[in-house]
Amino acid sequence: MKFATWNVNSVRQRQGLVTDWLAANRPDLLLLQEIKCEAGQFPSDAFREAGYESEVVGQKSYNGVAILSRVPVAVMHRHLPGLAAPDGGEHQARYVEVRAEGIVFGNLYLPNGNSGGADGYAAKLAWMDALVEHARAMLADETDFVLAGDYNVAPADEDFAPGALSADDALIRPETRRRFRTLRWLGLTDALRALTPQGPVYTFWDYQAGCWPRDRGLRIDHAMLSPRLAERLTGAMPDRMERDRPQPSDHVPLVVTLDDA
DNA sequence: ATGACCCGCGCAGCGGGA
Repeated sequence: MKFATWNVNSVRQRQGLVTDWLAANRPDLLLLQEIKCEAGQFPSDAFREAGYESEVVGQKSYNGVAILSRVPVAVMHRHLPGLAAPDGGEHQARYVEVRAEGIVFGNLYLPNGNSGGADGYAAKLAWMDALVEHARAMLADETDFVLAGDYNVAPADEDFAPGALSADDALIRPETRRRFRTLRWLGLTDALRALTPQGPVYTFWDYQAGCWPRDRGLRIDHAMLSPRLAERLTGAMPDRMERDRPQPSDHVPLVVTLDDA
């Protein structure tokens, strides 16, 4: 089976790129982040014509996640379990989880953590803590699961181009990286790093300052696999060609393939 | 020397992205 995760930076701006990519790659599931619209504005009909049903968790203007699938899915969660909503407010649209083909797919868009001052960064860490607890619970249940999406974490120094981030950036602060390591210590496998153990394998290039032509990128989109799924891992690679398309997202799809169970 | 974008919202310019 094949799945991909892709921060599309507005699904309405990128609808044609997404349908083209689906036609060319035919993943079983595509996990989208930063759709930047409410569920009612999501182009479900266009994706259905391409052979994909949509599960959408949207909000106005910001954030938003969706799972496109050409296999049957059952929705498990529409927000991250264990994470409280802001006082008197709605959850931000950053998590949706389905079960398909005997696997739980958690699609996540982690807070960046660089805006909102100390509170903004604390919210990122709280989000990561809840993600760790959710992973722990699924491991205890012996669930086969994937936690994939835009983590907004560059786990190691080789995961960002020299000079692309300052030392106090929320994407690389020690507290951020410590929580990402906890996911690994629990027993999850970073699919891309498992198959490409060393060197840059970026998934994001800023629109500014010629970052793409200079290959000044970041590796911040990840697919973390539970132990039995890691044993089935056969492929994991960012689709760099997508960054050369007209009006691309600043992220490219990360494509993962698993052997049949 | 050192490149300054892109999105939604809504019609100017700002907050957010990373």
